[in-house]
Amino acid sequence: MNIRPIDQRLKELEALCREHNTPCTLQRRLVLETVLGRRDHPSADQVYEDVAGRSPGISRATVHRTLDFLVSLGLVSRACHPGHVARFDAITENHHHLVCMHCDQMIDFEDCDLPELKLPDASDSGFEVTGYRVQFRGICRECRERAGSTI
Amino acid sequence: MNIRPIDQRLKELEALCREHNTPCTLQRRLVLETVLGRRDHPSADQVYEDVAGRSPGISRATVHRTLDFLVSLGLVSRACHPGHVARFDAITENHHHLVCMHCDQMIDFEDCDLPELKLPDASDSGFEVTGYRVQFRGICRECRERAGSTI
DNA sequence: CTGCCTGCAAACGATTTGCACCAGC
DNA sequence: GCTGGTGCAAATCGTTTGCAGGCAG
Repeated sequence: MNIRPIDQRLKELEALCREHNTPCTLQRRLVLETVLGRRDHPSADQVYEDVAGRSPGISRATVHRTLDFLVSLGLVSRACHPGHVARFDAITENHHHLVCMHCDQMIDFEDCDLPELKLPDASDSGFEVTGYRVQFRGICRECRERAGSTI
Repeated sequence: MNIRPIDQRLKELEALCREHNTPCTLQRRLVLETVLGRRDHPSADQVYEDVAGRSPGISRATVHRTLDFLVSLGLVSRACHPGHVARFDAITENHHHLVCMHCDQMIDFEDCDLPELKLPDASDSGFEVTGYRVQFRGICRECRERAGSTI
C-alpha cells in the first residue's frame, strides 16, 4: 500500500517516456500529479476538473488519453472494472470473479480455497460495510492465445 | 454461492412485487429469467439481446429499468462497481476499497487485518490471474445521515 | 526539423427521460 | 377504471475518434 513520493513517480514517468520514445509532456505530468494527489479514485472527469484548474487549456480527450497511457505504463491502475458497461449477477451473496483485462469478460470463480472474508470494521471512516466482491484480474485463455507471447 | 432454482426465484419476484404493490409483468419475469440463466454476468445490452429473442417488442429502456428494479429488490446484484464511469487509482498493488452503494464514492481501505490473498490457481478455466481487488460495499456516513433510517 | 501529442468538435455507445399508450390489479 | 409500467424517440453523459496545428526531443 506504499505510495512512493510524487517526485519519484514523476521521475519514473520521465524514465518510462524515454524508454518508450514518447515525449513527457506537461499534460502527462499534470494528470499523473493529480491522480497521485488524491486518495479517492477520481473519475476521468474529476481529474479533468482538477487539471483544468491549473492548466485551463487542457481538453477532456487528452485527460482520457493520458489516463489510458499512464495505465499502460503501470503508473496508475483502473479501480473498479476494466470495461465501462454495467454488468449484472444473479448471485447476490459475497463471491469472487475472474475478470479478463483484455476482453472484459467476467466469470464466477467457484473452486477456490479462499477463506470467507469477515466484514471488516470500517467505522473510523464512517462506512457501514454490508458485503464484498473480490475481483481476480488476469488474462483469459482466448486473449492469451490471440496475443501470443506479446503480453 | 447457491443459486436457487429459477422457479423459486420467480416466486420470490411475484411475492416481492405484491409486497411493493407493483405489477409482476411479463417483462420483469423475462429479464429475471435471463439473468438467472446466465453465469457470465451479462451487460444490460446482452440481457436485452436475449430477451428480445423471446419477446421481440421489448425496448432497451425497459431492460435497464427492469434491471435496476431487480437490483433494488435484491434479486440481482451489480457486478463490478455501482456507477459506470471509470475510476483511476495511483496504487497499482493489490489492495482493498470501500465503495458506497448510494453515492458511488470509493476510498482506500487501509487499516484492515485482512490477509494478503494468495493468487488462486484458475488454470482450469484458462485464466492466468495476475492480481486482485477487494471491494467492500456499504453505505458511507454522509449517505446514511442523508437517508436517515430509511435505508 | 520531424513525429507524435494535443485541442477541438463531431461521433459514438450506454443509459436516462418525457410522454402517450396499454396492461396488471 | 386507475395506476403505473412499457415502448418509442430524443436527450444526456462519458468516452472515443478524425483532423489540423503545436511542442518535445
